[in-house]
Amino acid sequence: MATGRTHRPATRSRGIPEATVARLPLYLRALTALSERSVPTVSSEELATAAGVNSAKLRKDFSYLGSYGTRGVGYDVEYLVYQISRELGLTQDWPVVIVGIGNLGAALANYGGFASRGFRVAALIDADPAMAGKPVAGLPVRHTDELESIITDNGVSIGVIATPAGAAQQVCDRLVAAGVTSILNFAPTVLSVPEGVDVRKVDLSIELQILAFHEQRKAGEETSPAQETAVAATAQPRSGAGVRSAAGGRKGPDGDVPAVMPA
Amino acid sequence: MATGRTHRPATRSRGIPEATVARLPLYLRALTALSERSVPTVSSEELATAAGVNSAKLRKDFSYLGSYGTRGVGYDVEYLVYQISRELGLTQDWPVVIVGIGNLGAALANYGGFASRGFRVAALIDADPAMAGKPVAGLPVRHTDELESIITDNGVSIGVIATPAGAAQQVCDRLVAAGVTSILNFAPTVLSVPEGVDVRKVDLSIELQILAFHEQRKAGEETSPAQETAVAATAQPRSGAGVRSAAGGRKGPDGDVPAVMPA
DNA sequence: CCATCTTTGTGCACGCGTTCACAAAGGCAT
DNA sequence: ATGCCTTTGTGAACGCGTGCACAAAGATGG
Repeated sequence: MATGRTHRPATRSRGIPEATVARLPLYLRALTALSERSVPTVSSEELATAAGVNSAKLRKDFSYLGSYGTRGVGYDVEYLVYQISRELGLTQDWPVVIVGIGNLGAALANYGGFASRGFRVAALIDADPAMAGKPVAGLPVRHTDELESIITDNGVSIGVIATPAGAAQQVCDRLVAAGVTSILNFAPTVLSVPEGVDVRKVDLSIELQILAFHEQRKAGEETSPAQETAVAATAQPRSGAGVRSAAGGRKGPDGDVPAVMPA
Repeated sequence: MATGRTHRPATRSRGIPEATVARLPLYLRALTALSERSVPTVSSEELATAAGVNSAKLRKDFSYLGSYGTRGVGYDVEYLVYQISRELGLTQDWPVVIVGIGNLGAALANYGGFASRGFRVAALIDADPAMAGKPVAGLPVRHTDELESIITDNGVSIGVIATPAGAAQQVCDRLVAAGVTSILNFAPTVLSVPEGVDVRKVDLSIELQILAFHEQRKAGEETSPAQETAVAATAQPRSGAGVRSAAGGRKGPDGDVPAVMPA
């Protein structure tokens, strides 16, 4: 999911539902692909399939933007690309900074999807002095001391946090104080920000845990209707192997001792 | 967001709403932190704050798991950690494979949050023969040819796709054919999978675009209330013809020129 | 110009998720 | 025991999001 703005003001941005906004990038990508193949028009049905959604939902989504289709024909691809881009604010230039140039930060810096949609990496920032000056993705890493000046000089309003969890809140505070009003947070922490600042969170570990939940359910269902404990003790064709390492001893490096049930 | 299972079967897993499942990892993290500080009990109010949610929501979420609290006191931290871990299936061992060891794949391999919660990286797989054998995060990269045998030998049921978009569907098909039933997809593509396979998507570019949308709104609001409509006022300017590249405005140091609104 | 066919745009109903608000339940002091 | 105080657990109301199904709109062919 990686969901969640903080403090949802129930604003329902000018009438465009949040759920619709979240899908617009999806449509845009599908449309861009069509555009590159010089497809002139597309029906809601086709586009919906390409974007992985239901056609009724797509039409309703578009209806919030206006009546951009032609009945009996479909939607003009180029026109729609422009309208959605404009609605998402991608017709303007968005300088972003990435703070925390570890493995993830470097990956983000190299990620092509950023530049391709109006986002420009204005600077890479890291707290490690040894990193300073080293080129990553063609940009020299700047030291944290310069954070504030970089933000103001470049008019940055979007920041990406890819630091360890411990440093995230502090970095966040500095970003916000310097004028950043939108933050994409990869650190596994809840950030607290003042009113008016948007935070979106991407948490890899959470996504995996959600998958694990469903995976466990699938495994449990196959064998017995419901018995919870003693999960997939038997059967279990391929996947879970032996499963059942229950609440054993230590875990990996990062360690996280499984609690034993108390009283 | 990074949302979306495919094909929502409206299953409502044994009565636990999807939305609740998505929050359980959040609670678990907050609880683990409390546990490490040896806090014995916690109230719904405190825990909710730590997890960044509303206390009523938290209580309702927990009510789906059972009555694990004590009125007048709160919840036993250790006990709750155990219950949630069990519910999420984290008391068992989940071997995962990561396919596509580029910048992102390497970052994922090094990410501590995986190992810490019952997930074990069973193998790193890449299509580039030059990568084969090279150690990343302490594991030798294996070649794609070995994909099927790795899956079956290790009983892997969860796969992470971090390949370029072009290769994603093909990799996905092979994973599924080999027995993987849960996929975490970082490639910017819509994956099609057979019934019974869960896909979760994490798309960095989409998250940024959503932020940009809200950012644009904030900037627009400050200056003028609402005018919008002007654009396609008159009939459909067939394709890109009438499309004026309105936005043109550069951004100042801090500022943000609102898209020009022509008549 | 009319008939037919395609596809959009949307009114409506339904279900999920969120929040409020309160009764029930347990601890604790007296 | 008894009464007070705290906090849970949940019934109920509400709002958002989704999907159905159809009328309106436009294209197309005769």
